[in-house]
Amino acid sequence: MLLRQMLTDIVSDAFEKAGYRRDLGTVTVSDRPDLCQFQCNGAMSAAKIYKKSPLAIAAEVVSRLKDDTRFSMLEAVKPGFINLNLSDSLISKIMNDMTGDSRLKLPSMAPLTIVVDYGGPNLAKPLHVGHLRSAIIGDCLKRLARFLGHNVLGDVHLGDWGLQMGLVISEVKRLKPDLIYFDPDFTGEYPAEAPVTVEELNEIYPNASKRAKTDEAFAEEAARATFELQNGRRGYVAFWKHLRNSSVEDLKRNYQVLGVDFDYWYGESDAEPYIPKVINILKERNLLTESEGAMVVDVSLPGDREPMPPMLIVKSNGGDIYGTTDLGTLLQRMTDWHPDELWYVVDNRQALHLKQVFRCASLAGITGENTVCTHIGFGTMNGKDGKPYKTRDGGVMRLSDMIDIVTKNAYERTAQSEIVEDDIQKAGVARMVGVAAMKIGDMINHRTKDYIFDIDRFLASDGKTGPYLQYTAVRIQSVLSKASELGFHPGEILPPASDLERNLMLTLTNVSDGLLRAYYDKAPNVICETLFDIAGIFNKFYAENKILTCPDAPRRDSWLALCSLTGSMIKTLLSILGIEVPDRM
RNA sequence: GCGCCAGUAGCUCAGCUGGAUAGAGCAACUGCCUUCUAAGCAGUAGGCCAGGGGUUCGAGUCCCUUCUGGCGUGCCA
Repeated sequence: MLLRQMLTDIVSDAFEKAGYRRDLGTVTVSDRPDLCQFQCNGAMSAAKIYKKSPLAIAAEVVSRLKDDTRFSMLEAVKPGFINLNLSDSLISKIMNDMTGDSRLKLPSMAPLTIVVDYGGPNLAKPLHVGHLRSAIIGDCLKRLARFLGHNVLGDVHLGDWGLQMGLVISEVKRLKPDLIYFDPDFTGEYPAEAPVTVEELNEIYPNASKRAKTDEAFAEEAARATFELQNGRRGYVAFWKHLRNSSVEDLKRNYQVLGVDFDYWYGESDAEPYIPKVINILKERNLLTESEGAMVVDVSLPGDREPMPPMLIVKSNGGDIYGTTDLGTLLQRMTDWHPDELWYVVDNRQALHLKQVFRCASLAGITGENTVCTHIGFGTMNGKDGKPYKTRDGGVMRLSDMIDIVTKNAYERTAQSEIVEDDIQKAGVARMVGVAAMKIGDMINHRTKDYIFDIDRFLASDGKTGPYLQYTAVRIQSVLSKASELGFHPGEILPPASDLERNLMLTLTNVSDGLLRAYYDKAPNVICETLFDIAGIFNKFYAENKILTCPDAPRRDSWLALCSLTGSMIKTLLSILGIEVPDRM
């Protein structure tokens, strides 16, 4: 059971016994650590309800708890705060209980099946820095939900079926018109070798996209190619399969460097077989109406405060649109996986679109009454001018380039290191440190907000950075292994002997609370903050106390146990963020 | 036009159901390595929480309004 929950129960009981509502007994971590460790503000709310002095109520509640030896201090103060401190023996008991519990004393939850949709790369478009957020936030939330015991399926949801495919086909057709893929009369086998490489593709798509903006005929051609591909034109489908295979291989390599993986590499194209079914369902339920030549579904609800435009299902040219594809994907997921929840880790700018999709799916009965569809939106990485980030030459930075920059930067540091001797290890450490710097640099920001991207922040290694956290963990490992060499071993954790030690312990007791908050808010930054709390207090403790030379053996062994607990917590939290800790750095 | 989101230290950001003196990191200045990793620690300085009203015992947090910025608003995804 969580400590804060336990305290809430105790204080709630006291409120009840004193004749007040028990929900007033919520205990929180104190925001005045100089005054107390925990506080309850319920007496002030109670004052309003029961028309009594808040201080009197607080005093009544406190008097019910007076004899409880778990508290070393208990008082009702000024307007009506109830302040509490835990006894040192309780604190150390909690520490000893936590030792060896890899689940950090988290309460067990009913396991849910959760589909997480994140990544969202496009075929033919190289990953750029804008793809970072969805990948690492989604990956983190997936790991967090798994840590809490849920059954989680990650699906990359490739953009492999839209207009961009038609654009690429048309552009390649323009460059190499003689390829047999474009010959409508060809009936033989298509080659096994791909006609273009990934590198070529990376040039082809941007060119095609640019051309379509100025060349109307080309744009029409691309739209037609898209339509024909979607309707199964043999040569286009064969060409597209090449595209998909080589592109996915390339994407997997990139995501692997980031330490991000997916259980399913499904894409929009995999929703294709479900689209006729979706349309049938919509027809059966009389939801489809004709509007300006297209077929739409009215998804507005009576209580809407914001305008809710109808959702487009079939374009006036008969083609599918992304909303249709999203419904097909939803049907596929419900059919195959029966999830309780679906999390869409997608840019905030798609908020309205996803709202429409979820509503339409609900109206159509594609999702069940209890199915939870959540848009986990995130903000844009902006440049210093407040606009979406661009490199100096006005282009977008490739994700792989950014990883290179960050890794090289870390390598400059490790290369000079005397602590890491081996060259291969140095490269490995540089990769771990670089990736950590990027991940923390991004996830420390609140998910929903736009943030100013500054490459220097991804290169820094002091202050609130990934390397700082890794370094703290490495220091702990180092102390523990030195101790072991000296024949010292972690012992029982004793009641704290100093304020610093007590603060470290109290910080550790609050970790699981932070994890739960991160889960409910789907907020990786809460995990980051929790980590910096632990690392900060540990580093202070470390600076003040020479552990290995401590003459008092039981105290020394208690400290070793505390170090070990702290280290495993840091590592656990980092692993939820998808960050590895090197042995040395 | 309508809607959504944001505006907190010089910079980048936290701030959990409204609570006590608004917190970090960076940058600046001062100290601390003759052995547990200085990618660290200690300290100084830095704020009318965009402006204005309101709600109440109490507001960065809730409501109204103005200003500024970003985004969205049916055939791209």
